[in-house]
Amino acid sequence: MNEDFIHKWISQVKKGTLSFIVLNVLKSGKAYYGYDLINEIKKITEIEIAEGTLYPLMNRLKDEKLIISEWVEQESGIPRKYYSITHEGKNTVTKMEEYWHNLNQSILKITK
Amino acid sequence: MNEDFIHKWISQVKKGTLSFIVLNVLKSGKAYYGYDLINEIKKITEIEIAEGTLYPLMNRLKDEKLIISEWVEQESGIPRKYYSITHEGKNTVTKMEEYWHNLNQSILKITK
DNA sequence: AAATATACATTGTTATACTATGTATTTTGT
DNA sequence: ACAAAATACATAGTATAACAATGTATATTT
Repeated sequence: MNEDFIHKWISQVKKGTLSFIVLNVLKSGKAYYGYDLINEIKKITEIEIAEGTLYPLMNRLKDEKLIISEWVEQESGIPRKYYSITHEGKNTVTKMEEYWHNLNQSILKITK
Repeated sequence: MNEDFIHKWISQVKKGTLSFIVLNVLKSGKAYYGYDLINEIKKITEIEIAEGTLYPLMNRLKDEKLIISEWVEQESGIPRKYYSITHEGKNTVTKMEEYWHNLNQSILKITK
C-alpha cells in the first residue's frame, strides 16, 4: 500500500544527498576507491548506493574539481581508482553542511 | 567560485524534500490553497517554492491519493483550489518522517 | 568447475525542480 | 485615473541525477 510512492520518494531524496555523503566521507583526506566507498557508506549510514549511481557521480565530482582520482596498480587483482578530496571540495562540503543544517532545522519545525 | 555547483546541488536536495514539506504542512488537517502554501512554507522554512514547481507537485500528490482538492468560490477575487490531506497521506508522511530521521542521524554521524 | 565477490564503466529510463510563459482579477502606489 | 504589483491558477520545455540492466575482467570460495 503506497510502498511504491515511498520507494520513489526515497530515490528522489537521495538526489543531492549522495554527493553530500560521498564528499563527507572523503573530507578527512583519506583516499577511497569506488567499490570501497559503496561499502563504507553502507556500513556507516545503511544507505545503499548502486554502482551505476556511484561511478557517474564520481565523474561529476571530478569534473567539478571537487575530487581528484588516481589509478593504483595492485599486487594482485584489478587496479583501483582512488579518489581524494581537493581544497575546493573541502570548501564546498562546508557550504553544503550549512545548507543541510538549516534545512533540517526547518523540517524539524514543521514535523512536530 | 563554485556558487553554480552549490546552486544546482540545492535544487537537487529539494527533490523529494518539497513533497515531504508540503505534506507536513497539511498534516494538521487544515486546508490550504496553492498560493497560500507557497507563502506559508516560505514563512516557516525560508524555502521558496516556484509556482511551476508547486502546482505539478500538488497534482502528483492528488494522483497518489495523498491529498484531495476542492474549488472554493470567493466573495471577491479568483476562486481558490483548497488542498487537504487524506488518511493515506497521513500514513505516508509518517513513514517519510521515519526515513528522514534516520537519514539525518546518518549524516550527523559523518559530518562531524 | 561453478558461483560469488571484487572492481570498473556505460546506456537507457524515470522522476522532479525550475524557468519561462500564459490567463485573469484585485489591490496598491503615484 | 492609470500603472504596477500582488494574487491565483496552470502548462511546456529543459536539466539533472538515481537506478536497473548490462558489460568486461580478475580473484576467491564452495
